Amino acid sequence: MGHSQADKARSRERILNEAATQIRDKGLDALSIGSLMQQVKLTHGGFYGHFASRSDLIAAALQQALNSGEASAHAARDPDKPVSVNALVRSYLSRSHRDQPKSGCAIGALISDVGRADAQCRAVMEPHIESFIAKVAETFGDDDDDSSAIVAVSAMVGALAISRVLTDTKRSDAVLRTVRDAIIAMASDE
Amino acid sequence: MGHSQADKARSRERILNEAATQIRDKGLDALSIGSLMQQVKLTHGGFYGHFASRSDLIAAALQQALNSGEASAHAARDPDKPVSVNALVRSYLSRSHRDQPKSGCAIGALISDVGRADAQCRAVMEPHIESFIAKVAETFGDDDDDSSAIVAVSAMVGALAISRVLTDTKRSDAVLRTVRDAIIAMASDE
DNA sequence: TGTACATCAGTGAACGCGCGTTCACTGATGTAC
DNA sequence: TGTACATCAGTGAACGCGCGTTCACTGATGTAC
Repeated sequence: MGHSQADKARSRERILNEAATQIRDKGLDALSIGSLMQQVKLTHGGFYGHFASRSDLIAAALQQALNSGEASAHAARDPDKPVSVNALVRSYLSRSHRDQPKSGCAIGALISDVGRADAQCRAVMEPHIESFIAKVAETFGDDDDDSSAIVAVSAMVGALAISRVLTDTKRSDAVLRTVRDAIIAMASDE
Repeated sequence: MGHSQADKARSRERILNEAATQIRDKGLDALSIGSLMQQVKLTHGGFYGHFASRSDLIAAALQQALNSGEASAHAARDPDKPVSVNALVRSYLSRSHRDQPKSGCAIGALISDVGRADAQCRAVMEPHIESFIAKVAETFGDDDDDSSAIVAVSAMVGALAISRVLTDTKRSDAVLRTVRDAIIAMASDE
């Protein structure tokens, strides 16, 4: 096994990515250092060479999850043309996004968890909410009024989270579809 | 101390109410039987006279939290006149609702938790989401199309959860206000 | 109404378990000469 | 380039702790006569 400095950096990345996946899948409280390190094929003792404590890890993993969720949204789109409302909303409120929380938007996956988390976690998520609103406002063509974007983001986050609760698949699909169409209609009214 | 059958029923109610409060405040995962029973001034062993297991309690407490959140919404309104969109939305997206999750709507408090919970918990929350949508549709005067209500509920749940994450109070207030006004405007357009 | 007995709500010790964290250690990596 | 030494990434045993759950027990409640 390697023990070089480069290996250490790579280990840290693997721990962080695995943690970012696990928290989106199971929530902030469910993450355990033992099973996390096992998943990354290291022993639990080694964890403290990378992070000072579990709560430090949680904040870093939340950051990583938020970045990773945004990155996969960017990866999905055509880099040549500007993001359209249509593409953004269709992707966010898709069945595949609903069904794969562990690689999706961390805001949608963890919104109520972070709402009762410590100030550090809330401060980590806050700018990502703001930049989500800003990005939506941009696709709306609203430069100095983000009211519509705030409503759209609230509805998207709410609809995604609600769709994950509903056990009736058709109804869950309908919530995604209805909110998607409403936001697209909102945008074309501007 | 009383050990009568009536006392037992009262004990169960107290456990359930305390659990319903705790899960809205700290999430489903954070509830511990030890501290729950301590709060209710009973010993932990007695718990199993009331519930078969922790996960049974969680499902029952979620039900209780959902009912209690609805009950306090009803209590706040004037029973003489029909619920107006205005009153409902203003109350749901109020600062006091945001600041008191433990006595508020369990959908808003636990939406992302329940989205990854077991089928039992999801099935408990599902009809409450539906009846929330139905109630909003009713205040909108929409009898056979609940599309607007789905959008409004998504936006309300999303905005409430987002407002609890934001550490910037003014910005958090603005999210509540913006979504509130948008829904009220939506209703008057119908 | 009074007594004898069964029931059962609640107690508290005990269980095995997994948790977060610490630490002495190992051996490969990196460095100084 | 080769050797001697320091560093330090990762190991795995050990820690104290709180968890969910079980169970023998206590004593008040409820019932049968």
